Amino acid sequence: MNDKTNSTAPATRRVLPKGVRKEQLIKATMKCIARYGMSGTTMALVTKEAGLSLGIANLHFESKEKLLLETLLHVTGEYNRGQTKILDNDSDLSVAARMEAILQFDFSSKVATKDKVAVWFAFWGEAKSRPTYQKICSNTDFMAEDALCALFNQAIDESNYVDSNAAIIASGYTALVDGLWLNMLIAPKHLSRKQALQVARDYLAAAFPHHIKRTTG
Amino acid sequence: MNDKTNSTAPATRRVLPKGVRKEQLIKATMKCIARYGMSGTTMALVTKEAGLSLGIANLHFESKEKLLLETLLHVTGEYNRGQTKILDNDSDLSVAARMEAILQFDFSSKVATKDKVAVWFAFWGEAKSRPTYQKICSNTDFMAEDALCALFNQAIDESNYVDSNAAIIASGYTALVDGLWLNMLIAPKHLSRKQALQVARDYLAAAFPHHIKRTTG
DNA sequence: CATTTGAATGAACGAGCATTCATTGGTTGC
DNA sequence: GCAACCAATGAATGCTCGTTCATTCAAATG
Repeated sequence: MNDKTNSTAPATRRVLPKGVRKEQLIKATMKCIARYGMSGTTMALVTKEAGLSLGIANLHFESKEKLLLETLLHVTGEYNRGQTKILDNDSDLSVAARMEAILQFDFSSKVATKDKVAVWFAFWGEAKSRPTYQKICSNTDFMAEDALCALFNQAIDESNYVDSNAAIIASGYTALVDGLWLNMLIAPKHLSRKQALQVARDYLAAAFPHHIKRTTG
Repeated sequence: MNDKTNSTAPATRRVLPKGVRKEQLIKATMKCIARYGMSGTTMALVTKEAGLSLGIANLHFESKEKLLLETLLHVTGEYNRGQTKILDNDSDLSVAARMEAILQFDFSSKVATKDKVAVWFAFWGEAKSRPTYQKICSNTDFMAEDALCALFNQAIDESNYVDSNAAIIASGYTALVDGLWLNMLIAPKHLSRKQALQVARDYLAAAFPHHIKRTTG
């Protein structure tokens, strides 16, 4: 009655559309990377996590390499789409509202999940030596920073902030979010999602006091 | 005439003190992690990079696991010692001078080396799944943040900054430095050491305007 | 219901890797 | 100059893991 196949008996073999199987395997891969790390993630573990047979990953993806790549694209794509949706000029939100939405988004329970952040950093850790990963990771960051830069320039125009450099602030905000994610991942006891959000909000409040107010207390 | 053994003929076999060999191997491990990533780093590559025989790593370190651990400790230890030297109350630097020294240190060519930062993130990427790595990584960050917190509190006392929270600022600065390192590693073309330093300085200048001046231009 | 199709399976294979250890030879003390 | 010692070597070993593919079986077709 439940699709969540996982361990136990071989059950009855089901045939499902390719898209469903791929998603199943990508989800399992994320879980394995978060739990066992990049180098501890084996095909046997991934397929077991998905409740499927060993050979299936090579059937739907061509190789382990490709499965990992699509997993990275899944995570980065999700982030980019979410951010774009907030910053796209089609939405009728004010500049201030968009800033607040970005803050909420970056530290939401949908984006800043332990599993997803772990995947993020697992690939970043390997990026230096894998040109393909490096390109995807840097591109994601670059696009995010660029979109923020546009928003910040709007804010500067609106409120005549003096001596403000949108590019520098966007660079700082992007780095700050990455760093906060890292610290939440490594030491969740020491830095909660709420605290991280406060740090990030204070950063934007310092740069754009007319748009974002510091957390009080 | 040169100690830099590297590739080529077997040369003459030399007997060297344990400490020298260990350092040789740790240096080679860092280079391999930076070049081939954590999962691409093999004992064969490390020992070849060091210009030594395959078996030597297991002779001086007990296993690959231990070699990797000591490599991590080498990098984190170096950072901690450098930071402590600057912040230790024994030095007779002013609070402002210490802040400036920390900025210079965090983006110096000794600390923010590509190789070292790559090692840093390779381990961070695996930390989630390896309790030992996690403990070392989080401890390093925790100590660094704590020391900064003390310095920032001194600054707050000195200049009566209102509504300033040293812990939040320290948390933010630490995360910012981590994030900037990450972006320098992934996209050095996009973020230079100099630019990263500017972003970090602007962050401290916003929090402690009487101590640190923003970069002009 | 019989037949065809191709998704799904998992045993078997082989490449790559960490680790071992018998052998080599540089170094030290006599 | 001669042993005795032990750092250093690297071929050999055994294990882990990605990949293959003959076989199985659920679903679609007529």
